[in-house]
Amino acid sequence: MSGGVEWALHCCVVLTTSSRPVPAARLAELHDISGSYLAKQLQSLARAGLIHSVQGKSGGYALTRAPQSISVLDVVHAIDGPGPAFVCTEIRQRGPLAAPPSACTSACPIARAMWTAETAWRDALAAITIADLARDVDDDSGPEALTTVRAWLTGEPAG
Amino acid sequence: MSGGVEWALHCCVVLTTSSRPVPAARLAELHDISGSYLAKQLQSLARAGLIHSVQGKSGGYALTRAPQSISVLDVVHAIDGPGPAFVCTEIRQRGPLAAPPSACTSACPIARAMWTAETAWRDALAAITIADLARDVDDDSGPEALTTVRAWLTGEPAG
DNA sequence: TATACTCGGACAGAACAGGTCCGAGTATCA
DNA sequence: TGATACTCGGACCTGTTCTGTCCGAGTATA
Repeated sequence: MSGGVEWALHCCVVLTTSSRPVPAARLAELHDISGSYLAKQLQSLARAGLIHSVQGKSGGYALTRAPQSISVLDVVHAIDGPGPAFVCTEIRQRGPLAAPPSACTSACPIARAMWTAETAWRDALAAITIADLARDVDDDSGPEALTTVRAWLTGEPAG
Repeated sequence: MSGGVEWALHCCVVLTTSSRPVPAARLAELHDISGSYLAKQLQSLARAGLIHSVQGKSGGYALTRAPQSISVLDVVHAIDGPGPAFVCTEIRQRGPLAAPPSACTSACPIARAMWTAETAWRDALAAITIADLARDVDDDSGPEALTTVRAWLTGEPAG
């Protein structure tokens, strides 16, 4: 799994605190990560429609939808792509004992097993929203944590 | 996910048909895949203890345990490694608003969410055994399919 | 004892994630 | 109204992992 997923999820959570656009550079400074590379992840989120970009002097990124309507799966798909991790190359139809196409109307048992597991994985991720994550942060670190982040993102003078 | 997982699973399934060791080259020919590269995957399976190698003239690979006691998860772990796909880099402890270590006694909510999903994925794979896959192949293609494979693996003269 | 066949690890090439850079575009402010 | 400074967007380069190949070590066979 791409490491950018972690960055993207953290950014989505902190973006819930601000209704105004936040520049990518500020998000990168908050997390002490590469701003140039984070920009690429945010572009992926924008292409997926999860966040929208505002250009110009006071531009940046902001969530497009309400946090409770953005699932973790949405973010993972935006970064890593929506395709399944396991790809069946139909090797049962190759070699000297190749199965005839007439016997391959359904996916082979191995692919079915892998896809069943991936479905369970996706279902679990789809059941968790960005709002859930923000609430969990509150439960863990107290409400002042995200409040401090909000203040820092929107208006701190200088560090 | 590594493409070698598909090869390894197919090999485990066909190995259930033969109690005698099968050379890697024959397994590769059966599936029409690279023998040199398949050898590497089989070595991973051997290191994990799922199959054992027999050297010498009539050597090859054979399953170590009964097919019903080898789960799909065992094979995936042997090929792709047992580590989790999502790795938390604890970026909450970095940057100007870094959370103090005292507030990080438990994993961050994002890591918890990802690991919950991975657990669901692993549970699904652990619930399926190589014996289940072999039975599914019988259900799909009829019992003669694996019987033919067994004959081809053990004793065909030349092709 | 010679042999032929097997596995095992060491050695290149390709694809992808990670990381960086500069140009296009827009709201701001004089 | 126009210059400016700040933003995003995509093109470019690098490092690591995955894919693929090769030859040598070891053993059952005849």
